[in-house]
Amino acid sequence: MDDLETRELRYFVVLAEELHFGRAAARLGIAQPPLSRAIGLLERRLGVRLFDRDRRGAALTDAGRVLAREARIALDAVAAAARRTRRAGDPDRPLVLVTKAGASHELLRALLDEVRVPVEVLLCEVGEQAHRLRDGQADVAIMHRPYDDLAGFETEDVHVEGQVAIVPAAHPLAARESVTLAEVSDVPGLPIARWPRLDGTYPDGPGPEVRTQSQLAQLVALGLTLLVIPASSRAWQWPEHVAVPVTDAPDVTTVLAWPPGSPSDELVRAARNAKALAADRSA
Amino acid sequence: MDDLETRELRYFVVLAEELHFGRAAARLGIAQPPLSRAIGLLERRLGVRLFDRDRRGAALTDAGRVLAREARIALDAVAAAARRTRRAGDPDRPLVLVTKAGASHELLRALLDEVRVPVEVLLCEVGEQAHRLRDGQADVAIMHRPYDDLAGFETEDVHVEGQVAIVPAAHPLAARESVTLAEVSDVPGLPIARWPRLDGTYPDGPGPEVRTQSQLAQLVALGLTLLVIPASSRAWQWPEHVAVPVTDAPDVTTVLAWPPGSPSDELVRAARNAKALAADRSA
DNA sequence: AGCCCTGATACCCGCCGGGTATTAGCCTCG
DNA sequence: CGAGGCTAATACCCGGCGGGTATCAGGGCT
Repeated sequence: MDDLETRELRYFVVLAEELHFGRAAARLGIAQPPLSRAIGLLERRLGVRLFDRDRRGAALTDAGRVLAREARIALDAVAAAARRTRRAGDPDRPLVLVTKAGASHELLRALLDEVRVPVEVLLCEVGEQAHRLRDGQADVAIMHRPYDDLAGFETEDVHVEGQVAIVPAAHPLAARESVTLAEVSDVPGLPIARWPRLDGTYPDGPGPEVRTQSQLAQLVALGLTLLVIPASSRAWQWPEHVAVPVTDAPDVTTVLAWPPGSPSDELVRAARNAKALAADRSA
Repeated sequence: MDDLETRELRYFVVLAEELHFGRAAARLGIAQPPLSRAIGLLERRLGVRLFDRDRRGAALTDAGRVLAREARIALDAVAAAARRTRRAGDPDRPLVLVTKAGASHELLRALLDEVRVPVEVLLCEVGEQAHRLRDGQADVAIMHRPYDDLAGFETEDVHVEGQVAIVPAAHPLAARESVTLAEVSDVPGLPIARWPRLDGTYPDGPGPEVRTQSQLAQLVALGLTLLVIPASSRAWQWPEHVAVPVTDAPDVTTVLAWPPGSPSDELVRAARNAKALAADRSA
């Protein structure tokens, strides 16, 4: 019943990513034998085989996949504990707000104007907010339902809006008043871009591979793909882009999200005010 | 930037509970000097003072309070990782369902009849479900909104019901057809019982101190207190008890809750069926 | 067959975590 | 006012464990 140590979990996670003892050891800055021993010990302690070893590397077992997920969560929690404690010791620490670059710009602006405590804005790429929040790099995030993974956070709805298709200005669709999801989901010559999975690999398909929003924006400008996003995502509006409302796309809700228990009262208050403000303006 | 080890966090948490180096060390099964050194090292690594020491013990600083909360979360996550991994290695592991003893009995029965995978039921006291879920002792919980802390879990609403006041049969209120919250909130001679806080201390007040539902049930039977609970909490129905509907109490929603990401598809399916079943029966 | 690449084993060493003994404050009480 | 008895901190030693190098073992390759 002895507890696991974070060192073991770190070792395991790296090995689960590399699936190769030698490379994992190198990344960890240790030699291969200690890693073998540590993993073997971990398996004996848990009473479970975590990797199937064979001649050309290691592969995760079912139990290993469970630990890979759980270990990442646990390590994030440990890192969050350290970071939040350090910041708690700083008397005039700012609140760190993380958001996708370019999304909900108006809201962000209203929020920052409205809020009365120091706020530091941290911009990140798509899907990274949850991780930043979980490991303590940020106190609160602006996220979007149903796109982002909100599991495990407390949330406050701030804004609801429709979606638009961003298409190259030169494309016939750019002239339309509005389109439907069916019309943009399978356009010949404009395949949907593919984002990497959590493990860094890409799903199969005809579309171009992208890692960042800027890459994607450029691909749209070049006439190589299109996308459907919330109407307020101003970062996408290049001169070569045209935004066409999508009539039947589900509404997107902009939410403020934060880890359970960690209070960000001031920001929630500000968000409610900003929300009321936005409602007034649209009325 | 070096990571914290779970050993340090365990030491810290125990010390944060005991607020006394000697006693904490004894509980940890080590001597006092190593504990002093470990905590000192932790403080230097975090660059933050965690305890104010003085002649009669130690007291948490603000930063210390932050770490106390975060460390518990992190340790739960680590323990959960170990437990879930062990269980993942067991091919015919049962699903562990945790619920408050006596609550939502009908639903539980319907659920167990409906479900087709082995399920093990773990009964616990009020407010413990979240902890069991967080540290991996259980896979899924039956909880009640707005009473239980659902932060950090995925949920599926199963049942909505009104609340009743449980009063001693001998009390005048027992004869009533229904009552209001105002009528039962401040009854002379029947003060509301006090539950312990997370740290084990009790809030001030006139009511009796209780730790378990059985204690509370007995106190009601003795005519010393009353309480307001969901209508379906059968465990409360002693012969000396009378349940009187409370007309203006907020409805209580019974929910199935589980940690984000850990799939319990079969149980959710069963819950939906049980819900439909219950709806049929009441219709 | 020989080689090479994989991970596992054997063995040694140095550090760090834990032990005992002692010190240093500070309050209390005779 | 000084002695005693709390507290936590310091000093110092030791053993185990984590990490290193050297080597082995097995299974595809050419």
